[in-house]
Amino acid sequence: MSNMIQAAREQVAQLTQAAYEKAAAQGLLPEGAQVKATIEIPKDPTHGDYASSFAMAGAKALHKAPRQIAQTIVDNLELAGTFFDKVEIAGPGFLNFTLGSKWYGEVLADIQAEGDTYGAVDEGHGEKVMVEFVSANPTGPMHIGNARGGVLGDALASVLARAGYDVWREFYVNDAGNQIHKFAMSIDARYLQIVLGEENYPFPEDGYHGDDIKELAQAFCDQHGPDWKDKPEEERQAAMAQYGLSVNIPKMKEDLLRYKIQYDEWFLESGLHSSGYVAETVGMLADKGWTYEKDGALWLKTTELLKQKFMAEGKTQEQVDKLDLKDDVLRRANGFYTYFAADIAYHRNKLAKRGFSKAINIWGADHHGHVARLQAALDGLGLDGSHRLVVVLMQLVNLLQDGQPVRMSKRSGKAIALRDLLDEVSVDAARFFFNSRSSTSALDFDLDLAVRQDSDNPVYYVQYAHARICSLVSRLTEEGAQVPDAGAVDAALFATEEEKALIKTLSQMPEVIRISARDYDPSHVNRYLITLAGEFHRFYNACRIKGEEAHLLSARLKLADTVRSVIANCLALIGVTAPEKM
RNA sequence: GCGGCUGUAGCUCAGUUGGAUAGAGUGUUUGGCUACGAACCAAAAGGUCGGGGGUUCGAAUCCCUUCAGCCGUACCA
Repeated sequence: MSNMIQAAREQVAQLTQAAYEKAAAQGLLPEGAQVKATIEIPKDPTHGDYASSFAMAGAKALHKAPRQIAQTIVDNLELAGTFFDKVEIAGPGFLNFTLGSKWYGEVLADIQAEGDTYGAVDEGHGEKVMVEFVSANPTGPMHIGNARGGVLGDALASVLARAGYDVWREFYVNDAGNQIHKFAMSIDARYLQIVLGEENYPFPEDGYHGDDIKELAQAFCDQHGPDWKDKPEEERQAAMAQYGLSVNIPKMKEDLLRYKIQYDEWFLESGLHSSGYVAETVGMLADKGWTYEKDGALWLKTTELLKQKFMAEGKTQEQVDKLDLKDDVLRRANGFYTYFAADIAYHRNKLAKRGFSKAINIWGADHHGHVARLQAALDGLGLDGSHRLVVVLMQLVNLLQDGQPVRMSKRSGKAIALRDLLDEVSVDAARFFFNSRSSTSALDFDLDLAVRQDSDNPVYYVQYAHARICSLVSRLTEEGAQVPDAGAVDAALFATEEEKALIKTLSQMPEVIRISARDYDPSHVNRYLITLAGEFHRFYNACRIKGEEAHLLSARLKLADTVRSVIANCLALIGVTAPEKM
């Protein structure tokens, strides 16, 4: 595990501190000052590779002008044997450090040594976390929003694993509750329409109107005949629900598999009810005094729990009082538990029973109102939901056709199904596209554009770089060259700006993983890939490899091959293939 | 009302710990293959970082305020 950016940064801090202490010992600067300098990577390459703000940050404590401090530091710096070749003073007093060949050589050596695990960082310390994503209702086909959530969750899980977490992928199957009842009722109505004639049985206004419901009813009828019409409604609808789920759930698995998403577990909501776990969980809340009965229903004191939570998070009493808070029903007057109650039980199962240190959920942004309430409820159970339940809110996908937004809803059956999408667009293109923006940004999905599948899609830009290198390496290998061991490369030969920029970009991958994991945002990987591919193409156009002097050819070939491995590595993280030919 | 997300180039979006002259793709204009893959590269042009205040050596970034868009505020899931 290595991070050459952090290593360089730490060395800048050490060198600067050592220089300060040396100067202070000579009486050139006051002793004992604690200077909190930032160390940054300047945007402008003429400002060096790393810049320390030591002189500005220490101006007050050291009672001297920043540039004067900077000069004293530089006079006392010892660069021999370090990553750096030179230091310059610039602007208001920045110390600009320029990397030398030792650093560049070590980047390539590290990447070679780490192989497929390059980019690994230890943010997670082996912590066991669950990423629950998609969890689409099994009452109908998955739509384009699930396509985004699928990639987001899957790529996030991969990124977290690389960042040192022990990751579990889960799909929560909502196979119970009111929605399933509506599902059953809808199939049932279509079934009766088939058997009795459409005009003789009205379709319920709040049923699911999609064609998939009609297909399920027809299939049920084909298999079981018309006689079910005479059975009691309750029994018939139970059979319809079971049949519908038995068709839909495998279909979802199949679609997701085609989309290259595999789960460690498909967790059934119904099990929480049948095992009594929901009732038990609600009972625990009652025992702790967080519930009360009103109008025949059992309520959770959400208002009180939320106020406690918000105060603990630093909000003032005044701010909290302003909020429009409401209590929630856990058990309806009809005796059935609400979805909210089941959700509390499910998350208690994750955090308490199965021992995940964090439950990370990918939710559509339209569910954001639910986040704080669920966290508060888990707080009420003593599970510290405010910290252990992390919800990544994904802004919804705006579907555009002919530049016009298309409204998506399951009821109207107008949603674009995931499988239809994949019939039009490659899995690579879809996965790359849906991971190209932060989850906090709404994503426009233009159908006409997606179908075009041309080189406008950045995935081709990245894949092209990979294919180009594969071709280059095999071509040169045929001519007798071979990719050298990193130890055999003379990094001092990397003299052009393009080569240096490319190696610096290669060194960023661990940082990209660290930030992606920290922000729960795997789209950083996409942007990194585009940057890396761009740096490679620039290098390729500026620097010849074939025909160069043997040592230089060897060094550049190693550089190109290293880029290939890092591109393949990152593409694998987001579930996109790295083709050798296109 | 209250809450969440968003607002940066014509369009789509980045911007890490507050850092130096604001970044990329796309589009527009112009160049580059009789040498390793032109699905590529180079150059130009394009900006009141939604507006206003504050914090400080320094703000797209932090705080306050305000405007606009999307979403949510169920004994639905």
